[in-house]
Amino acid sequence: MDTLSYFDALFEPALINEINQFGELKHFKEGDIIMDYGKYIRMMPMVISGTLKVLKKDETGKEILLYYLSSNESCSMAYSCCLEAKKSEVKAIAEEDVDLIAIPHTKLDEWLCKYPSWKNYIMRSFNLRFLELLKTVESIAFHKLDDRLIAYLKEKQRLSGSSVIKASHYLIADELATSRVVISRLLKQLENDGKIILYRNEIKLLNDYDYS
Amino acid sequence: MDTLSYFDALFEPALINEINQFGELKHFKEGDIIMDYGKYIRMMPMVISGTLKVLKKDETGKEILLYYLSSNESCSMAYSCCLEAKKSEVKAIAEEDVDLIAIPHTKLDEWLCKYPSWKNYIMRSFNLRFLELLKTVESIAFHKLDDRLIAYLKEKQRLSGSSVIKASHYLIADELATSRVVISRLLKQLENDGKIILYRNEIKLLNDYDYS
DNA sequence: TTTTCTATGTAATATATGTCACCATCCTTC
DNA sequence: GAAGGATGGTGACATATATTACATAGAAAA
Repeated sequence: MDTLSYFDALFEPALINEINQFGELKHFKEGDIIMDYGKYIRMMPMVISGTLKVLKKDETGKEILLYYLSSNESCSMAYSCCLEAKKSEVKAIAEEDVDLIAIPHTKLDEWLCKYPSWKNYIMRSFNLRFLELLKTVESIAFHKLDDRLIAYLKEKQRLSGSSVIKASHYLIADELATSRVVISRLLKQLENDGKIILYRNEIKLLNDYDYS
Repeated sequence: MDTLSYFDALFEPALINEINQFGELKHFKEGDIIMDYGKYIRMMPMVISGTLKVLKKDETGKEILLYYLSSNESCSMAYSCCLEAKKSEVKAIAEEDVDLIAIPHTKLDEWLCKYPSWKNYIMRSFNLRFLELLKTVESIAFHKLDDRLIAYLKEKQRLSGSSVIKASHYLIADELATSRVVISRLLKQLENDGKIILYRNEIKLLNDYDYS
């Protein structure tokens, strides 16, 4: 399977064979719901291409973006749920078209001991997810909305590779767990400050505000 | 080792022997710093008795409480750091006197394959830590300070087993990442509402506000 | 007791964010 | 082109939280 070439460097051939054999290749279109609140988790996704976003909601239905998963990343949170057949606390949506391999939880477990490279991969994945969650906590707890908004736009730029971000103010407000009016106001402020240019459903980041 | 009796039900005798042999029993007094920002992590703590709290700080030094670890819990976030000899992103402080067993990372790894019960324990621990972090995100992102304060007080009550909480307003403000004045104001409001009674360095939760 | 330090109470004020109302614009569909 | 839906702009106002300043009270130290 060509899409797996990245893993060649990571895993031994025998493991790659097993991944090909037991992993289920799945395709999702932009906007598809890959995992939803309350659903049982029976597999761990390894993203081959594209990007998906992971969200959490409160009782009232308000949602907040936790983090993105893109190529060659896995959601180990899903893994840790498999063992006890837990229901999902989060929702995953395809940010753009996504190819992923779903590894059944029985194999997850088996490979952990059979292939040291798998164990390392899983452990690094756990670590990355923790760090992402910590970054999210830091962002919400310590930063004002305008900073969070800039960070959000830059993250989108990084993931898409384009300085033109396609998103409505509604979408942004949802993912930052605030309201559209607030986001429109802050975006207009950023435009007045010369940091961005606003179009309908699009935001262009200006060059002098690249990553520092 | 008597303190380990809880683990008898969880682990096979051979593993308990290894824990006794290779784990290092450590004692910390209330307020001791168990892990600090930027220090290298080489072991995973298993808490035998007492409670420790895990904090994260921002650039300016402001801190926020992430979660507590108490008896029979482990910090798998530490584990996931061991593999790559990462520096800590968090700080851990003994909330009350703490006994813990420090498991060296070489053994962590070895036991994962050798003892299925260890693997299950570790995976459940990963899952619990994720859920705690999600709870923290939810609390900060979706709840007003007064709700977070009540939740904080109830968590302290649960951990200590006492409805009298020993804490200064300064401490609470730090752990909720706000200022003392704000906490004093909200606490006074809660007292006026008949939910708590305030004393110097102590807060008494009233019965009719037990867990619902 | 007097002094000093820590903890707490509270008013006044500033700022950030949330909410509501309403309008204008663009896009799609009929 | 008309109608309706989605998107975005903006003023007015409400509320939550942060900040500053100062007063008081209790505890500890001298």
